[in-house]
Amino acid sequence: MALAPLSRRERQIMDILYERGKATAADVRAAMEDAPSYSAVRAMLRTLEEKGHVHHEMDRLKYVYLPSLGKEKAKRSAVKHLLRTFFGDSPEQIVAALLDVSAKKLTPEELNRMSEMIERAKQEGK
Amino acid sequence: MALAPLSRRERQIMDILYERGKATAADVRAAMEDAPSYSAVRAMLRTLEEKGHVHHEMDRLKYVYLPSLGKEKAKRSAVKHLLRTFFGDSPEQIVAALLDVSAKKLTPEELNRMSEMIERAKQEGK
DNA sequence: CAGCACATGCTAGAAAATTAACACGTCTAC
DNA sequence: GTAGACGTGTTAATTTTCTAGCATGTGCTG
Repeated sequence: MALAPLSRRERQIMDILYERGKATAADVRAAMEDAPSYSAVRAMLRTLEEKGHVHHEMDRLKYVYLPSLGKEKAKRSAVKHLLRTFFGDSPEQIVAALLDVSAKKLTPEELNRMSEMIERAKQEGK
Repeated sequence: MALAPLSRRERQIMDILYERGKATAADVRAAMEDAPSYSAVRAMLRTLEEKGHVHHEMDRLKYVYLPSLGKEKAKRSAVKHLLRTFFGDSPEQIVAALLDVSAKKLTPEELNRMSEMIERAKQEGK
């Protein structure tokens, strides 16, 4: 069923995998601030695989790991969680926070595209 | 400084505290799906306090716990993390996911307010 | 005041996560 | 073909997390 509760390191690794899409054990380790031993990373990837959170493909002799829950689902789930935990299920407030955090970096074009998305949602809702 | 890495239960508890603003050990326990013993919850709250993530106030004889990192900061940090992990730092994509997740529940008024926020950001950016 | 309902402080164990270390296999370049 | 670099599998040990249980203190009620 749903995602079993992940441990601290496991989450850290999953985040990296979602961010990159796929990675080898060495990649994962390199992406960690406070990386443990290479051996430890491999062991955790194997654990995650047993639990079904990731799976791996062969690239020559190497393993390349990737999240097994589709990124789309994971995204949606993460957004829902954020909504509930910090924003009282109010999408407006997330948008506000979003603009607050990254307004400076946004180009008018990006802002326009956002507006359009909202417009479209309005139309569809009618 | 970022937030020290929390364990599974600790995060669970922090999420509840952020969601409610404040809560007693019993409240926290009640809010957990897979609640452990009352005693366990108290112990974890004490640990969290030692680590500085929460603090408590007295309400008569009871302890009421609250997150010590301001909700605003925590929000921003959570949004940033979500952006980076799942959306390649693209706010547009979050908005898309947001609409996808909760478009049905949004009233035209809410959508309008979102548009306005974006408009305002556009003006300010100019 | 005796007893019950709750709350806290503390301690000790069990369970799970995290880590390192060793053994072996494959490829590549001398 | 043999040494070195790089991969993997597996195991065992340490550390952290998670949990329960008991001792104690306060307020309320009959």
